[in-house]
Amino acid sequence: MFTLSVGDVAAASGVASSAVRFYEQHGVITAVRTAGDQRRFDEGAACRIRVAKVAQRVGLTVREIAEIFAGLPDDPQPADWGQVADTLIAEAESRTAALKSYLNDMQSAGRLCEIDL
Amino acid sequence: MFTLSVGDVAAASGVASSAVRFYEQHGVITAVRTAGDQRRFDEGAACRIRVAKVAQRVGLTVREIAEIFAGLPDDPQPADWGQVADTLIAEAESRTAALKSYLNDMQSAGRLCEIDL
DNA sequence: GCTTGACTTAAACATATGTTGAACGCTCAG
DNA sequence: CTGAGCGTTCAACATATGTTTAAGTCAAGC
Repeated sequence: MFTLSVGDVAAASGVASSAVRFYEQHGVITAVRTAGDQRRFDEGAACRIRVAKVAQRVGLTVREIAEIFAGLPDDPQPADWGQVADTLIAEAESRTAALKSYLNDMQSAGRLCEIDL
Repeated sequence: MFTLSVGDVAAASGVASSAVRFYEQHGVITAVRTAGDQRRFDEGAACRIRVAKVAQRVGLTVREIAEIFAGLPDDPQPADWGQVADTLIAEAESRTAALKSYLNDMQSAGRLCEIDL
């Protein structure tokens, strides 16, 4: 059911209306249009935006997030969301692992940044 | 010893010369100047840039990275770098934990994004 | 000491992620 | 049915993260 206006989703997700339009333009959320050309979102939109904001904090771009969400079917089931969650977490952990690995290598090489042998 | 030119650091760190200047402007690395006003970096500069690139991937901004590096003394010892590494990893893990927590709450609430009760 | 390749700055350009403003249209409560 | 409060688009602005270009300077080997 697509019943929520831009302002409704903005209020529900804690971002500005302009950001809601931005996320729609970039495929993070989708909308239908009223006869008068206004956007109408379903309940999932605010949730997707909140997920997107947290995902951005771990280094994912809006494009990457939209691509991950693009895997969701029209009427996602809990299992579908579980898969999205797993993908997001795997990506975050992979990046953190790369950071740890790099820092660890750096230190175990006994060749730290500023140590000029 | 500040002996490396912009090009040297660019080659050693795998970024463009313009990026090396950018990172210096933003405090990720520091330089001294020759009599002819050219930048000279120490060996640590390339390493800092490589760390910065990996840290950017986990969502840290250049400003945040520069602030973390700002805690380093003039001649950092391994322990100083260990502290920087710990700070970076803690930040990455904190953000990943926030992501996991949000996704987990979402699912355990039985109220997934698209499930419109 | 000259030449050539690398360096300098400044500004413009490019992309990502939004916000703001102007000018105008839709909707819904009274 | 009307008007106040939303919504619409488009363009300009703002910040972050760089790259490119132009015009000019430096440095290092021959």
